[in-house]
Amino acid sequence: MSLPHAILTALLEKPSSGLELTRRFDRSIGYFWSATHQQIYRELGRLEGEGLIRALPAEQPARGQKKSYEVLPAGRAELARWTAASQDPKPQRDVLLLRLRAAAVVGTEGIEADLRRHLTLHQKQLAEYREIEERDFGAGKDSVQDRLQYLVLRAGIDLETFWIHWLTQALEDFGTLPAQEGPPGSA
Amino acid sequence: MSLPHAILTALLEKPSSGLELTRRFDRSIGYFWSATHQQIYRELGRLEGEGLIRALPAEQPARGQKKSYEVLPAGRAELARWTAASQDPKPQRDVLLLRLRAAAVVGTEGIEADLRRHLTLHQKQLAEYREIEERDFGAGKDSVQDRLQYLVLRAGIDLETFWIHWLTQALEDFGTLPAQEGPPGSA
DNA sequence: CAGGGTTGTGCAACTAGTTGCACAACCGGG
DNA sequence: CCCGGTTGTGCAACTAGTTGCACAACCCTG
Repeated sequence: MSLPHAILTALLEKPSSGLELTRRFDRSIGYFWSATHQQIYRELGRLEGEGLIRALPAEQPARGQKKSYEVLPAGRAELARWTAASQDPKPQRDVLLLRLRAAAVVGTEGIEADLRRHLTLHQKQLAEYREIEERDFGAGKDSVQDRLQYLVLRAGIDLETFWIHWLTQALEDFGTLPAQEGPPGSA
Repeated sequence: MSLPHAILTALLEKPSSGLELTRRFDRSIGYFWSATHQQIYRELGRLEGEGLIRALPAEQPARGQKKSYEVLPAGRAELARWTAASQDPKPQRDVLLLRLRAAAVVGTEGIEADLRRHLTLHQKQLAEYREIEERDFGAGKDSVQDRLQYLVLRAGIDLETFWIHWLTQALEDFGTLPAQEGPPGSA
């Protein structure tokens, strides 16, 4: 139940239309909570129905017209409540680790190339974060908001760094593996 | 589409009944691919229907009887195919980071306690991993299988270490935050 | 041997996320 | 002026995961 709160946060940062939200979910917020435009429109409808946000009065609310939303007091209150509420961390789900575990049983055939591909993807992501860091978090950005957002960015940077590290390690390890396709008996 | 493959992997490691699988998903495999027993039973049914696994012949297959499954050649082939196939990393989803971002807008009221709670949870998890490391990966465990599984465990250890690090940092940071509940205008 | 806990299997309903598509409005060039 | 691309909004159907519950069989204890 986090998408509505992600949207509330985004709208509080800046009232937006569905498409603008979609774009922002492709950067910033989307880095740790992704969503498609279909999800976003649906959720905007719900949130409006619940009275947490409202459409900014536009001229003709015709189809194909931009429609911007802003957060109502009830929406802000709900977000504050949710933010403060204690929540258990969700159990991790990582396909790559799962695949590696599977590879231990059915053989490592083919997986190495994908590890390499993931490595470059993570490097690209890290570079993107670094760019944001330099652009948005230079000197003088030490308001509470800035510091909290920077904390989040640091998490992203450190996570990518971890993956790069781990993947590099893994690939090195693969280099020293005897060539084999898993235990005897494989089809 | 990863749960069936997680199950295939687990069954290849050792043929099991639904409940045994459930238990193993609470440790080992479940650390990076969790599943409830309901999910597992449903998936076992599907996999059997698709001819990827089969129930081991038991005495009376009555209700309330244990029913063990083993992987058929087609299942192993499917797992090998899936393992080798290139897959994009799924966009991250992390509620805690989202909440922090929200806190930047609606105030940090209440979130600190939960950060602390998460910190101890991650410490506990790390300790568990360390235990497994000592127990299962002492000297002499250097078959290909062992090394791959150790690689996966290392990822877990390093991830937990990252979170502990980051949370500690965040809490320190919070200590130096001026007491305020977000920007003016909050309800 | 009745009652309560544990083991073991499973269905049904719900929620969240994904995929595929539709369609209006606008804007530019041939 | 019409044709194709882009912008913008949205529905419908599907897939995966979660939650709640049912119920049989076993096992132990009073």
